[in-house]
Amino acid sequence: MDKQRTKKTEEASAQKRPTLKTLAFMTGLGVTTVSRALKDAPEIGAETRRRVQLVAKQIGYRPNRAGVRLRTGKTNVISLVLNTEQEIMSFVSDIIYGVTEVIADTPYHLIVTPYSRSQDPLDPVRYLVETGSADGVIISRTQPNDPRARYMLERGIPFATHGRTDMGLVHPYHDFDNYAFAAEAVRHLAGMGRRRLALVTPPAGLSYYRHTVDGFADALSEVGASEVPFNTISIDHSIEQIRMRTAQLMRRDIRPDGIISSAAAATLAIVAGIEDAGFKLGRDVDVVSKQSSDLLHLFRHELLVVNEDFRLAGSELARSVLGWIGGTAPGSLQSLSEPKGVVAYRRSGD
Amino acid sequence: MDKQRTKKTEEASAQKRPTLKTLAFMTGLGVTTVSRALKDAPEIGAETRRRVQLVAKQIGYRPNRAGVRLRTGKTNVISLVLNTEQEIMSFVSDIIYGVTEVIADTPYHLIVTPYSRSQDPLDPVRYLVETGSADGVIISRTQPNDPRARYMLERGIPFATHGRTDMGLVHPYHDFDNYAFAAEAVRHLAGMGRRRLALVTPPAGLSYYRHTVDGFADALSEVGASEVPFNTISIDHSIEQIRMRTAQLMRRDIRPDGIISSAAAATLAIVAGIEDAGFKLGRDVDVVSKQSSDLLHLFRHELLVVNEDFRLAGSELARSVLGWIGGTAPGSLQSLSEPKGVVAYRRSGD
DNA sequence: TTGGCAATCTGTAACGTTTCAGTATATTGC
DNA sequence: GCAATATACTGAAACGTTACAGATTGCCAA
Repeated sequence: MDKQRTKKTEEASAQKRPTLKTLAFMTGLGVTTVSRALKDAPEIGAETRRRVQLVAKQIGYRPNRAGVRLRTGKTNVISLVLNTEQEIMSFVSDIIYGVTEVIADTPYHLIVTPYSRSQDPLDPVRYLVETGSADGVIISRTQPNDPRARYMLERGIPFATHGRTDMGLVHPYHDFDNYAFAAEAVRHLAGMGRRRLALVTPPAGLSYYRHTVDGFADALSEVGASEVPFNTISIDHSIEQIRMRTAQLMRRDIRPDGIISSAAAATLAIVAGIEDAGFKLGRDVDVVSKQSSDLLHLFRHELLVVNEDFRLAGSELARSVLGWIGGTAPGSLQSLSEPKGVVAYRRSGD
Repeated sequence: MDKQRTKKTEEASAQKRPTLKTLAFMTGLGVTTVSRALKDAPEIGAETRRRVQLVAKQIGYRPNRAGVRLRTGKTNVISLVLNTEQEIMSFVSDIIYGVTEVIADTPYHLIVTPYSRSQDPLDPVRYLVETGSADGVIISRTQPNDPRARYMLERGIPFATHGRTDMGLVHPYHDFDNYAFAAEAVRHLAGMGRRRLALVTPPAGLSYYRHTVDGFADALSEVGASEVPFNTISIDHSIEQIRMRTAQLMRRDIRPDGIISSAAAATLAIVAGIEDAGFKLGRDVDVVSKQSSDLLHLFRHELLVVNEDFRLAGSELARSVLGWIGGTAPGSLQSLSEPKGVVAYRRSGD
């Protein structure tokens, strides 16, 4: 093809990337010494260390990842495992940015490992572990009894989950307090005089389904309101399904006067359903929704929102995984993000 | 830590990953032969080849990435370079899924390389090339005269751009025909009797800014409509800025009766601005907007949309990069996606 | 003087792969 | 019957790194 490499003598203006050998030649030292000097090993003289590091910086030395990986097994890779069909859209972009933010000044790269609805969620994790493709893994859509977490714990590979598990096993996680979200939402609606509340839940198998449902139920009985069940509809369902089901529900005799939604996209469908049935948001029914980017108030200014920060989640998850890799006890790498309260927007004209 | 590796005899139930050496031992062949047999080299006997491949499959052999990478320089990595602040949200998730879809049954991994507003966009690309961290690169936010494309072309590293360049250099790209989008939008609005049209453009420096503006201008004169300039506002501006500017524009004597928006998020702001000024969408003004996920019609059913498929873009870009890596001529790896026309939604009750 | 020891530095091997330069055996041509 | 050649295989070297097991030097105590 186009290999016009100028193959002059070794030390002449070779365009190749510098290696330890290059540094060794330039400093007149052995490669071992150079290797150690660069990582501040104790048996290297102070001056030598400085000299090597100076030269390394000057010529822009960067360790060859393949060399390190082959020799040590360290990949310097964090893998984010994602479901390519069911993740919340903004989740993907925000969590990626959160992760990259944290690993930016580390040698780590982020690889995205996908899996589809039809696959066993354990597949990508098994692949990563078996091929030793990552030093750490981040998974989402965590389940109370999560085979992936159990598997990685068994294999001893550092990981963090977005969402908690409930298996009596300790591992790093970051979670949003969905119990608090649902409870606050109920209280807020009750405070507005709403009495018959409905909940559009997270997907039934996931951990935060329980948290959300529990927060909803507990607060319901606390404020003495009643539930209008949405049945099996969750935010994983299609826009059309949620919309139709909402309209159906609104046309009943006993219809909800308050709805709580666990995701912004579902909320769009809910509002559409409400209006399909001929009711008006803010008058006939109020809706509290989680959102991860600040768009719902543009959609309908009557919407009440609770913000969940996925970028923060990404950062926390990355920090946790790096921490575990670095030797920190996994039990101390858990964090829970509290909702900042229900936010109502005011229209310019109001 | 927990290294309870059972270090029995070589051939006994060693838990380590199989390597070529393992295969060589099991088949009684040399590692060279095994290596060649696995890649269908011509100088290997047919039966030997089959035997080796069978055993390899049986014990689940997978080549060690570090070994291959160190020896050959091949990373089996595609890098997607993203701006962590200015990409369209759904773009990130969709394009990633599109890419992963294509590389799923290849040995390739996808790494996400971020850069921020404050950095030179060339930085991450330079890093990737200098450290040899990827076999191929995908970039977005392409400019007519794009230093990144020029740089990678000089260095001979395969890449593909989302959006075309205009430097007289040939390289793979995938682009949405934004000229056609803007032109069709204008024609559609003109067909509805709209005469004073405004355009919320893409960011001024990017390639598709020109395409969009040109399509808009050409169609304007074609249908004999006039432009109400939005000035420097682009979809990169904040929701609030776009909203205020729209309201401002709508309050003028000569206000637009049709607006074209290059992104869904901007459209939300535009509609808010329209309503801030006391006008009604669909009556006083019509809006045609690009969208990449099917949500705008839930927002306001009067909105007119043109769909852009970012997952397709991701797939096409991945295919292009892989093609180039595989030796296909870069000039034949270019694709342009045509808009499917302006879509109006019908409300159930209409 | 000698032995011991700390402080620095070094060569070799190994990680798993592919490539280069062979070697051994069978087959062909004449 | 012998060289030439094709077929099928092999060992050694190399990619860049780190770990192991020394080597060299100077200094100090005995």
